[in-house]
Amino acid sequence: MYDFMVFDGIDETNVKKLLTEFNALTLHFKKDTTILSNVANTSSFFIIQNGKANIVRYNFNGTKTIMEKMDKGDIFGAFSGTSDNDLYVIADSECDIITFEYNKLINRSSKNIEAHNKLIDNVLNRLADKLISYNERIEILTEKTIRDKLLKYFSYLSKRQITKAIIVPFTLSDLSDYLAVDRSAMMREIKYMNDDGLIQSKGRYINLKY
Amino acid sequence: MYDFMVFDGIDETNVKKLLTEFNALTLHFKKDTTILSNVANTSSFFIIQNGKANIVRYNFNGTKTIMEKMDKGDIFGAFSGTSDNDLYVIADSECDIITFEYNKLINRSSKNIEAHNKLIDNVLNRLADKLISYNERIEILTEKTIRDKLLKYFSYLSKRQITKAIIVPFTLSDLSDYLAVDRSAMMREIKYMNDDGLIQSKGRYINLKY
DNA sequence: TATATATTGTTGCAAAAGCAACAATAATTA
DNA sequence: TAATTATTGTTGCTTTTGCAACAATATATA
Repeated sequence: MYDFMVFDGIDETNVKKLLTEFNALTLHFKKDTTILSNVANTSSFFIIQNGKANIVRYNFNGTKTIMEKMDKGDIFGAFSGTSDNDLYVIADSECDIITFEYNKLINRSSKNIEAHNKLIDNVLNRLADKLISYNERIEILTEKTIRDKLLKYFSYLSKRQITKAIIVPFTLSDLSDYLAVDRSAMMREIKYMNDDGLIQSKGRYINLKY
Repeated sequence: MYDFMVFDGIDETNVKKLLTEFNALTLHFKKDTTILSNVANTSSFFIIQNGKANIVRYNFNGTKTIMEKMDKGDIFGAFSGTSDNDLYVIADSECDIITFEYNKLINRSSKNIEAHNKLIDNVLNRLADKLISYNERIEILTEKTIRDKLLKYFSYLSKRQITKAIIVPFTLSDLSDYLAVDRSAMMREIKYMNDDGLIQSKGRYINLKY
């Protein structure tokens, strides 16, 4: 039931006690519905209990950028936003979301001190993980050419999937979004990389030849 | 002495006790010297007590990218790195660095439970801040044109400095680095923006005309 | 299974950005 | 203060990328 990272090492009874103390709600969302608008101004903390969700930015010209793809166990809310742009969290599948006030987490007024401490440690670790993945994204985005962005992204994927026969975990359309480049230009570059013998690819299936 | 964010709300005696318990070291670095190489593989936690430092990536072609500029009170270490690239932390001025094993922070074996808890909460908040600024950078980097990147960056600066007469807090050369664009192309774009009446600028002094 | 929708693949052309090389200032340091 | 070094400013030329529009597959849905 609560078998994901933020609740690691806390038994179910204590998880329930904590959530009750925090006045936590569990909300259900259908695919493509808005879980949270104006991420920057929320004072709540959210945990994805089930399903997938994206943090999305809508640009003034009507296009959208996926800022982050999130899965079961991911957290978002009070700390993810900036005060400038409108960031939304949109369900990418049906999902269940646990939410409570961020303050409740920080203020150690709980009677389950042990469990509360453990929860905070877990959140700290999840935040550190998030930081690493943001850092990864920044490293990719600071590459100058589309080819270099692709190569760096592929190298991360390869490391994570522990193989040179990698599978892009989302559509190529979303990939161009993630790399912040034009899709057709990216497709062209992938073709050139095939021509140059750097990779051998068919759709999202990519073989690294180096 | 310890008047910065991670030690907020902890009195000096307790800070000292904690640091002793953690076997913390205070190290001194001269400008341009390496504070930490291979950021990804460290198990230590670092706090900048004085001075400035940059997280830097050296690209295979010899160029360098400043990943993050850090000041007094900033933290780095066990959570900042990725496992792919070589990230270094380089002193950008003389600086004093407090360091101890990240584990000591996480494992609540301390006798100063109150102080230790407070420290963890502070680290959590600093991490959340870092996350917001990473997010900000990602939002900037995902803009398509140099002009859009500049405008977004200026808008963040303007919000932070609470004025439309902003001052870029580092050299324009470093700015091009931060935006991951060619410096001369950026200078050209700044000129065009002046021509178009969007801004009125001289070097790092920029007046937003909108 | 037929139809609709989403995703992948392709191309010509225009615009943007990178590169290289150098001049002009500004800021350090001997 | 003179000399050195760093930063800002500029330009022609080339390459890369974006845009637009469309075809071909693949996937989802009635």
